[in-house]
Amino acid sequence: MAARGDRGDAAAMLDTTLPAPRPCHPNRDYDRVRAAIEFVSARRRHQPEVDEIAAEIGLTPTRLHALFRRWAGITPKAFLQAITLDHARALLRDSASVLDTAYEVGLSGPGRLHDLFVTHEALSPGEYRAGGAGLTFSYGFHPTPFGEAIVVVTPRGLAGLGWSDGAREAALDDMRRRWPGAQFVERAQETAAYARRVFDPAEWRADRKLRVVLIGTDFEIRVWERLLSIPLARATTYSDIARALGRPQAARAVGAAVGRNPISFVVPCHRVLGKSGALTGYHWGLSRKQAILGWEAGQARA
DNA sequence: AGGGCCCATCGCA
DNA sequence: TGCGATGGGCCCT
Repeated sequence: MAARGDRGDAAAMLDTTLPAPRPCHPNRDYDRVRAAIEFVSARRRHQPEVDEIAAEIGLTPTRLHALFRRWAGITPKAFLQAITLDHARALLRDSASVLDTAYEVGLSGPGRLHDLFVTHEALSPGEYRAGGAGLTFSYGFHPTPFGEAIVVVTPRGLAGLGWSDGAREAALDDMRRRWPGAQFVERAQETAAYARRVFDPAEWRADRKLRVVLIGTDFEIRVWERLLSIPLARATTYSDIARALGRPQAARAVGAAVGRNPISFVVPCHRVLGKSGALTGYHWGLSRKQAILGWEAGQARA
């Protein structure tokens, strides 16, 4: 599957065609953050100063500061530091045992403190065909801190989440392809609660778990369950997941399974890095992976 | 067939 | 040392 690259300027062009902006601009904040990330990534050698970045994206340093405090809860400097290779390596060091400990404790154990609490059920492709096909899936498009997203829910819980970036039809088609035979009905009122629940840390509560439905092959389900055991602001590697599953050689297959995860963000595929700490790939664009990791660094501090 | 990988090597500074 | 590039092996769909 072709990774969809970053399309900052496409999004910016679309922006100009949108109707009157609303008082709150979650997407505009994200676009600016992403522009900052891209600027920094493009000159990794040089490691630009905060002033330079502000100039590049057309803000004063003060407003850049305010933007990051509002959006991620931390200063621009802390944010930028949180997305460097050095930091990723430190993150992996600190998180070395998450897969072994957190998973045994259980998906709802103390390891999930301060994180999105999830309860899940799993369906194999066969089970889905037997009982799931013919279901009606509700979907809606909602703003998130990382751009507009499509949210797909079934009566049993959240089944899909992906970023649409203004290309709503493509996002919907992507979901339809995953569950052929299902009916899709737009019901944004129904999906809005999920979107709010997922992206507002104030709503992450152990006593009101988010119900999700994982539909995939045995191997995929096992990978996704492991992902759910990685706490906020922690990370692991493809090879560590393979090892934890008892298939030490299957790192590449793990990568493919991670990439097929239908519930982005909730099943935290962004918390999987290459063994070297490099970010490697992300279906929704590498800079979005960085943005999420930096944002999570801010949430973890709160 | 072909991946959101990993490891070993090699050739550069 | 620390990179970037390359080749071969690996395992799931």
